[in-house]
Amino acid sequence: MPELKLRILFDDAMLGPGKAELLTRIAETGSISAAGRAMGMSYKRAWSLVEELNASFAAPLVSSSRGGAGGGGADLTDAGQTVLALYRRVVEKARVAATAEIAALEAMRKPTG
Amino acid sequence: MPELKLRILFDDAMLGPGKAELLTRIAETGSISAAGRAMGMSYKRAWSLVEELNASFAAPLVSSSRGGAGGGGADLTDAGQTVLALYRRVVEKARVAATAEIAALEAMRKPTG
DNA sequence: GCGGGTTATGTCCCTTGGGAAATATCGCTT
DNA sequence: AAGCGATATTTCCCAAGGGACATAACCCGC
Repeated sequence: MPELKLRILFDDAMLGPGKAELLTRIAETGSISAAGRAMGMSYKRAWSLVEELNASFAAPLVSSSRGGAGGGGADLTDAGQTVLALYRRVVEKARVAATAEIAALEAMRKPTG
Repeated sequence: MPELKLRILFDDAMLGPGKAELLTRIAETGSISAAGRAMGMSYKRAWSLVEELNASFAAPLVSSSRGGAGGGGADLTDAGQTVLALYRRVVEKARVAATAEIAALEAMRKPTG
């Protein structure tokens, strides 16, 4: 079954599968670096994506702290949880709505890829 | 209003906005090079995308001919027209299904981007 | 047969996005 | 006070993708 990747283009920023998964991993791990590692991306890239996200929305989606117990950490703000939930709902609704067409496209593909 | 970009990932190929627009332009202009020019891309890139498309599906989506009146040309096969129509329907259905969530996300964005 | 315009294909080069690594900073913990 | 672990930030470097360019093949009209 083909996968559906979905990207929302705002005026000057965008939200897609990469940032959504990063938010998910941050929520899971409580750390930007751990989230990046889990996705096989460098800390620099993970951090720059977080920076973009925080700059794009009225309220930051990720809050992070240096020092302290464990050296620091990061987690999703309420806004971050809301955005992630909304994005997931967009993907799911799109997937359901387009099931028939996607199946039709899959049926037209070359059998042995 | 944010734009929704949608990409379908098959096992080894993918179909997204770029290839869809290219197919549209080929249908309009009857030429791969003219379609590429209209999109601001080099002929080489346009041609390579067409090659990928033709290789991905059981039947070629674009038929092309060299020489002849006007030097040659290209147009969509029946399969090409079908694939393009299906893709457009996917995008439209997804857009409609996710309208509410997209509006909610837009409302959370930073005002002055 | 020659020229024109397009498809088809290869080569070279340059930009750029991202990785790797080094460094600074911070605040608990001990 | 020293150490630790994570965030924050910079610099350097490189491989891959795409553009520009060149060339060949092709076929109709003149």
